[in-house]
Amino acid sequence: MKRKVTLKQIAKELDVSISTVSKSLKNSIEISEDTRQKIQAFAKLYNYKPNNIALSLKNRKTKTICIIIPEIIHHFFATVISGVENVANENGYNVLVCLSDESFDKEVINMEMLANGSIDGFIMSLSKETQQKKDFHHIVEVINQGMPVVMFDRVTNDILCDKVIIDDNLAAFNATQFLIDKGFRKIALITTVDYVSVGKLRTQGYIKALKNNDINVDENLILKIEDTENFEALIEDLLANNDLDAIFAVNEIFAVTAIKLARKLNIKVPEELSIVGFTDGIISKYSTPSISTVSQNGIKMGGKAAKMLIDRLESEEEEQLDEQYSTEVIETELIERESTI
Amino acid sequence: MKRKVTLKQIAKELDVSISTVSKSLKNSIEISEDTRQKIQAFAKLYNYKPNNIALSLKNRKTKTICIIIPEIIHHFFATVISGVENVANENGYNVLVCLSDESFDKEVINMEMLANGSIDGFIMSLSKETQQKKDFHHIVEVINQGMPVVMFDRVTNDILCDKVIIDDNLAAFNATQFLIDKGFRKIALITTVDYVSVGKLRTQGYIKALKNNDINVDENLILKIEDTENFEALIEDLLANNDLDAIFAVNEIFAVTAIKLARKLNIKVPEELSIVGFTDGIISKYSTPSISTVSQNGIKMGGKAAKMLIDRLESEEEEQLDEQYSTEVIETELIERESTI
DNA sequence: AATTGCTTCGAAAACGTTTGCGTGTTGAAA
DNA sequence: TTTCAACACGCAAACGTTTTCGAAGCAATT
Repeated sequence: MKRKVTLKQIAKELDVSISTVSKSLKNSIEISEDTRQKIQAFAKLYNYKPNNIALSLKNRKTKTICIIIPEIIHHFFATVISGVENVANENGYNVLVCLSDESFDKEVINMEMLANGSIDGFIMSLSKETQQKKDFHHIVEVINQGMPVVMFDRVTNDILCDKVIIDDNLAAFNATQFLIDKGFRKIALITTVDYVSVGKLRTQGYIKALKNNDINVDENLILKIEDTENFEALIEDLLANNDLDAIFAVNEIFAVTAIKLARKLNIKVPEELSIVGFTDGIISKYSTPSISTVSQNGIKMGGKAAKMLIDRLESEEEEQLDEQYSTEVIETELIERESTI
Repeated sequence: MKRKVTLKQIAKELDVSISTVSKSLKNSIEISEDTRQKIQAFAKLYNYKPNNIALSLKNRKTKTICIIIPEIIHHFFATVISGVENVANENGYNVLVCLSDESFDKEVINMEMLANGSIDGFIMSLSKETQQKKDFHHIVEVINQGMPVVMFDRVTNDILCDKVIIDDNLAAFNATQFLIDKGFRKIALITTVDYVSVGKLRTQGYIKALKNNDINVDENLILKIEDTENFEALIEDLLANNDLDAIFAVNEIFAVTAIKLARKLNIKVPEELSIVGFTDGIISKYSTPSISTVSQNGIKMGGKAAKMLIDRLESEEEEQLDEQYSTEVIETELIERESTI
């Protein structure tokens, strides 16, 4: 149970000063070859590693970034973390993960807890509640303190910062157009309530595609789901009461549930009903039939977000007048699988 | 872009000493009511928050724990993180997430990087490669430095530390017995290679159940999969060449793949073939048919692991002779769904 | 008037680093 | 013998806290 050895201990043991030890370990030419070697050998023997906390204090940077996400269980967010982790590690940064559980309060608490020097910057996707309240004071405060923030996926125009998103509108438009091109006219949409930014955008894309093709937008075919727990009955109604050609769902869960209920109602997928989902998660891949879906490439998003954050962190050192924020758009892709004919 | 305010700045501004400010903010009776109020008001105005890094340095503890997992994409590990995060936050701890990507080297690097005071303790599940190599020196070193480690799920007997596991053997036994009780005799096992600890244990449980019921253990019915990417052909062969009653798969992916291939071969699940999986993830839930499975309760595991780690961290302060390590077993549960008759 | 005790505050050390600068020692050049 | 580099090393400050201890000021007691 030997505690970690410090510079001071080495110095004492070898009867030199702390600075000599420090300089020796940094191979400073100020120190004679002899003592340098002696000290380095001793340090290696005792497996000396500089204390990171002390370094953080001295350098006023922690080499740690924090990612705040609403839910880790969602495959998409897990892939984003993975992407962040990759490029963070490549650049010598550690990643702190915080979960907001879709709660505004937890988001605020997390940010306030960490904005006191614990980390160098944030990567975040807004919680549902935050999007609903439109209260972003905690984020503004952090930014005003000079700590960079990069938002991804669920972002807001009310905050000026770097962002990385997909073109939800366009992706939804393309997915819907894809269905229209197959000759379908009666295309339902299963989406979220409007305050979820991405849900709203995807709804807009869907409507735009219909209008573009002179298809009447039937409000009865648009199902906006609020309660993410109990929505099966709603989808079942949608399926039972309309003779649909196809469905576009804004996430995997909605898509797979639609498939399940279609089977229950004896509607054959894809022969009688085509379905396109959103997010290329594990569900879409392993569902039967597997689901055609819009791939978001979470790894790329996470990687990009981390890169933007780190770039800003490292550039800040020289010139910090550079207040030009940018928004990166990650391209999406429609992956065709078995759920579309 | 006002940088964070420090004690020193407040002291200067109010023309008192740093200690006075510090004491005032801690409501020390040493300081007169007057100055206390004045200082507190000023601090509140400037939104003073003590710098966490400085505190960490002083207290020699960071209030941060690190969880190292092989893969975040696996739903099970994501739930474990969620569990860890919950109880860590409740106790004022932050959670650093590191991914080993099933690589020994990344595991070592991660641990070495963080063992220098950056964190207070580790929660980890071994990477595949580490289990194969049986090289645990990095973990031993960390423990010897006095930093507590809690292992979960993929553990090893070669290391003395707190652990939280499920009884893989028993869970597999029960799952197999469940199938036997339904009258099935020809039960196949789809498992991993033996060096994956949990795979091995589950295989043992399967065999034990068969023997217990005087069923001949047919090696042809035991499929040990090494390459986790391309294994479909193996399962297809297994299905095609044997007239199986049931399958027990040691994870979700194997189970859902078996279902897909059964459908391809026109074998009806569950009418002609029952399937039980392992891990109550999102796949089992949303597959069609949904999959009967052994639930591991990752949230509980994570929570328990975090609790054990924190308990040890906080007890260490008083008496540290308490070197009694324990192993907690989280109970599993067989969830019946549509894939079993 | 001297001692005591209380209140209120500040100095300084400590946590573990890094680094600019000062200083002592050596050897050689003048 | 004096002077001056060059070399090798140590001091001390700094990062931002907390906390122990000592001290100053003042009132009350002897």
